[in-house]
Amino acid sequence: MDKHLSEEDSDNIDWDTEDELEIQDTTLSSCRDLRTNGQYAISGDGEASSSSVPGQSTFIQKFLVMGFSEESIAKAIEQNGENSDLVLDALLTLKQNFPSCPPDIATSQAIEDSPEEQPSASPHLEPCINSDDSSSEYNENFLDDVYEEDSWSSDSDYCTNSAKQCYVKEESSSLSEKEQTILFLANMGYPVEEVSIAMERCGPEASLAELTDFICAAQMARAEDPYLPEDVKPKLNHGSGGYKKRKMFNQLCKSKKPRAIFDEETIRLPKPMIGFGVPTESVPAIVRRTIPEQAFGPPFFYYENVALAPKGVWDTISRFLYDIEPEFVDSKYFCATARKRGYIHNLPIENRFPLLPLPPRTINEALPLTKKWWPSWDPRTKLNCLQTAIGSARLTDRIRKAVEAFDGEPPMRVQKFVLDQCRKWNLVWVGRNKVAPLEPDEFEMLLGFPKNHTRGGGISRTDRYKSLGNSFQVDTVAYHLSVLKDMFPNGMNVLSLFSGIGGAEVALYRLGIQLNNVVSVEKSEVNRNIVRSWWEQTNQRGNLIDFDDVQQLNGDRLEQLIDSFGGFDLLIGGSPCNNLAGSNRVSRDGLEGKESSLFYDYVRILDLVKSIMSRQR
DNA sequence: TCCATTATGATTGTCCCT
DNA sequence: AGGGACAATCATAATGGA
Repeated sequence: MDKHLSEEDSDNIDWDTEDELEIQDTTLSSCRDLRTNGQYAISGDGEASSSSVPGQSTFIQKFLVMGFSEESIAKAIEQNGENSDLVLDALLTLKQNFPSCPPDIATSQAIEDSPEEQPSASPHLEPCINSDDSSSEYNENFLDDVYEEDSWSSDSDYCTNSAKQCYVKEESSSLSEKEQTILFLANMGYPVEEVSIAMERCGPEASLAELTDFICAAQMARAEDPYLPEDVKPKLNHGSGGYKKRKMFNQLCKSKKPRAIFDEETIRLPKPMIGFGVPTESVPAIVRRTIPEQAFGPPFFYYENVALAPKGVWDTISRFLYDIEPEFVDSKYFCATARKRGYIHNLPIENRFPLLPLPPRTINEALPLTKKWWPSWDPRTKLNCLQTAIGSARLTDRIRKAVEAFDGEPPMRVQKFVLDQCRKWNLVWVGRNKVAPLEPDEFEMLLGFPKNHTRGGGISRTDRYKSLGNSFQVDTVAYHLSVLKDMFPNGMNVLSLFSGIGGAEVALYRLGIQLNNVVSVEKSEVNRNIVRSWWEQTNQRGNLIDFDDVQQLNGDRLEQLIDSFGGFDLLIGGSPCNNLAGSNRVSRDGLEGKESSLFYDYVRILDLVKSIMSRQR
């Protein structure tokens, strides 16, 4: 692993790696060890991969992350083999035992809580500080401090002795009936506070149906209350509305096949997709939002992924990130190319400002040479999303031949074929009857990167497209981050996960925010080289520390980093979209897919950073 | 081995009509 | 409500040549 470290800091941080390598041979014999292996172990296969936990560990890891005990997992695997669905069903059937619900309902609910829907009422699993043996002494002291106030961890089924070593997640069986009911309803999306109120008002014997009716009625009453401020009212017209929840529940209790019902539960995309506002459109209304107290910084955090993910994915992401409403923005409101993305962050949204100069916002302005050849029957003014692959020469040849066959305008049928392909592959007109895919430097320009940002230094043309296609649109992200400029006049310490080609760093730099310490995690070596090269070329005075694997950022390492420069001001990153993106024909497996499940590492690291920093304050 | 090239749909959502 | 047309989509894997 190559670690770049500036001279100043190299003495302050303990960069030993032996402790990580030792973990490999630990047996899966105890809760602590299992979790260490499954969730946090450094991969030992030598690849620069962020998800290269070998075979069984990966399989077990999925379920550990969900909070199941290792005994249950082992049992379920024994009975069902390594079949995710079967094992999950078995685990959930074992685990769930809701008192007010018939057994078949409880099971249905349980089965329904497939990974995609799984996160429970409190998805914020207490962070498990990596506790490989070489550092357990430190961790025990550390965690006692951090989780002093945590009353739940002491009697957890998962953690029997010194305990708070593991993710602490309560088994239903050890909860009171009341708590189980709350958990169940919270699982369905009802706010915990409202459930509590409903239980008080309806009495201890109330059925779930009564409770949901009460909550629903209360929500509708508040929604219609003209004296309540808008941001306090429940959004009944959204997917998360009480009415739909109640309907869902009632159907669930009757239905044999509840899956379809739960699949209806999705966050809806705004139209137009301008999030909480963009500089170029008139602001829809006064946007105000409330962020849960838990979500407040420090640090600020900013998470990004594709907006058009499979159903339920954003619900899950949001639940793991404090139920903050995602801000969905299409970058076509910032530049000449579309890029529909969701952002979950705890940044203020007032007084944002855009990067200057404002980038060209039409194809015409961005690519002036295409104007001469642009046929009148091609109405496009914006490009579609820049992806990781480009159209083939064969295709552009077919298009040339198709258009060439006619003197004036081709017939509608040909026009449609050509336009469909041009939209699909983002082709532009570069000559008479000639279309072509965009060049890498045009990708850079459209995405807000400096020219040649990804050029040279050993990167292939194919990889340039790939890295750029996976990147932020800088102007969009910078607009959201702009509120930080006044807050950090002396610069920031940034933890950048899945950095790619450094979209976050470039955005902050272009905002004129000084980068004091940047810890960057990126598995691709060429991408790390690009960021380091940019760092040096822009004469940064701060420190750039990079890692190749998120698994390396365990509690120890984060503690060291935070100690060495006093904490992070911003945690930013977009986790891999491979298994979420619509372009993926092969493995669009959702959030639990091979790459996209690294989202849970974002959550893990965010929780760790928050814990360590709250302890130090 | 690296790199360039190429072909490979399905899942969503929206809109419009009945 | 419901069906059908329409449109968009941070990709993967196989192949062949250098």
